[in-house]
Amino acid sequence: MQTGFTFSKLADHLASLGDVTVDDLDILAEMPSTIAHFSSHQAILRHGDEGHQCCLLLQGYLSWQDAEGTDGQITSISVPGDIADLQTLYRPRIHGNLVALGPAVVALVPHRFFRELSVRSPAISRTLLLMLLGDHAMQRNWTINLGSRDALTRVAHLLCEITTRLQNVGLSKDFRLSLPFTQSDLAATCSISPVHANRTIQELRRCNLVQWHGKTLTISDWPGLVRLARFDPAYLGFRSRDQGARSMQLQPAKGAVAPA
Amino acid sequence: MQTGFTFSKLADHLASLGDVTVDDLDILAEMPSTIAHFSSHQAILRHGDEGHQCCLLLQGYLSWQDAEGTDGQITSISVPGDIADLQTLYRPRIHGNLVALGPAVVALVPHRFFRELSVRSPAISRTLLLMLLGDHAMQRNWTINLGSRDALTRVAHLLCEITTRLQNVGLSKDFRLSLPFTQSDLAATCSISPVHANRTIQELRRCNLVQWHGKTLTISDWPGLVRLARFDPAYLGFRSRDQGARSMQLQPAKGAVAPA
DNA sequence: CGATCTGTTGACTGTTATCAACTCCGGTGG
DNA sequence: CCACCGGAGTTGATAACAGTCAACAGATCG
Repeated sequence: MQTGFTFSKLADHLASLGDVTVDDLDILAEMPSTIAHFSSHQAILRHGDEGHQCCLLLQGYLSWQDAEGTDGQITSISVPGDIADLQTLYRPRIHGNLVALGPAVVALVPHRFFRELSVRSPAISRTLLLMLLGDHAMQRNWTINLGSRDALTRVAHLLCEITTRLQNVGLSKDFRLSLPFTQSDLAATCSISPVHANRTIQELRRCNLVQWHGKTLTISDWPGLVRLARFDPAYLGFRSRDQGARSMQLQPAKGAVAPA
Repeated sequence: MQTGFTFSKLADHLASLGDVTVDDLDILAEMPSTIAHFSSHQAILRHGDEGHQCCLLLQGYLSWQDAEGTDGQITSISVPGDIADLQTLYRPRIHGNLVALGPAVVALVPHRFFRELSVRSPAISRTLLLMLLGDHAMQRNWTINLGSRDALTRVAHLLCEITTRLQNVGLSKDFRLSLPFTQSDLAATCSISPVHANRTIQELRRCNLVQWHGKTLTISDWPGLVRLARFDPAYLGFRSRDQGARSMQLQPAKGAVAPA
């Protein structure tokens, strides 16, 4: 939960998944990286590329999109502290396109660094594996989402998941988060048409669950949203220290949500 | 591609993913295991359990089902040679139910054996990691399926994937495979209603793509099915030696598909 | 030989996609 | 400063795909 240094979100993420010591985190401070900025909808990796470095997301959001079609299905979303293409360490061939959702800041880290971690810090190495498994669990959960829930519930579930993951790295503590997605991005994620995405968001607003103006989302009624989405954060695999029962059950102060 | 011994399907699967030597496979022959038989729709693992062993599937099919609801969404299917709950090595808590689809034979292998592999055979250990990543890739592909394809294409894609995976472990070389699923199982996998699953299968039959009588599926027109499903096996990560261009392009002998 | 599960069919309903038009907004250039 | 433009959001009408309900046929099994 320390702040300040460039990779603090990654440190938070790792700490939420496994046991990492201060010595382990010191190694991260030496991590060689190139910082890169991307603008909205800009591609970072393309289908067919071969990866030799990993994309650690520092700010913003990234998405994996299906290769085929013009406005391809979004299969997963990364938040700060995530390593979007960790699997390229073992399967370097890229399937689909890695695209920025809104402006994003990324640290590119050579594969070599992560390979050396297995001797320098087995704990981090093992926690990175847990990160991969976490990605898998999210993917499985999204299968359930697309398969068995309607549009309203899908959108609600996505918002719940993103909020929880942001809180896990110390963002959005007050249920107010930066969401630079277009409604079409949301539609591509939830597998609905852009028109229906719009109507769905309106319904969430009508139920006084969320406010979404411009690029800022405010969750007015977290317990209500969780109930609607039947959201259970267990699958994320986070330890319950900071994002668990305490803050999860707390409703944001009603005074803070005066209508615009 | 050797035959006969109990774990030959696992050996085939591993060999299709990474480099394993004869010495590595010898270690598998010493693998401690308990053989267990399950009948159709019987649960092998239940939501909330803690796993201390892995389920290596020897014969039949297994499925992971969503916990909630009566006839829960199926999120993944295992074929012989798969280790259905490999992730419990690192995340022992079970999410969802592991259920047999049709009669199944399973070898239960203690976690300890796999942990010791990291010293006894780094090659197998590494290949097991590739197996996990393969599961992840399949899950992502299924997200695309549910998200962007209609019922007919979904079913076709599922049949293509299962066929390819079976062929990868030396089963179904003649595009004839044992499919002890009920139509409701298929529906739960493809996220459609049982009634619609029935109509979809009928359409596949009407197009002369498949025959499915009793518990045997015969693919009459593999190229046609692949085209309809827009199926590209690249995501499975199998090497192209045996199941690649050669047999994949081959159409089964037309003489073998006389109508019943 | 009845009980039950699976497969099949028809009629009706409902969620969501598609099409089209329009508004609103930020940026750009005259 | 204003006109223009393109992208994003919004709305209504219509159509398509799939869900639900209900009934029945066929298989399987005790």
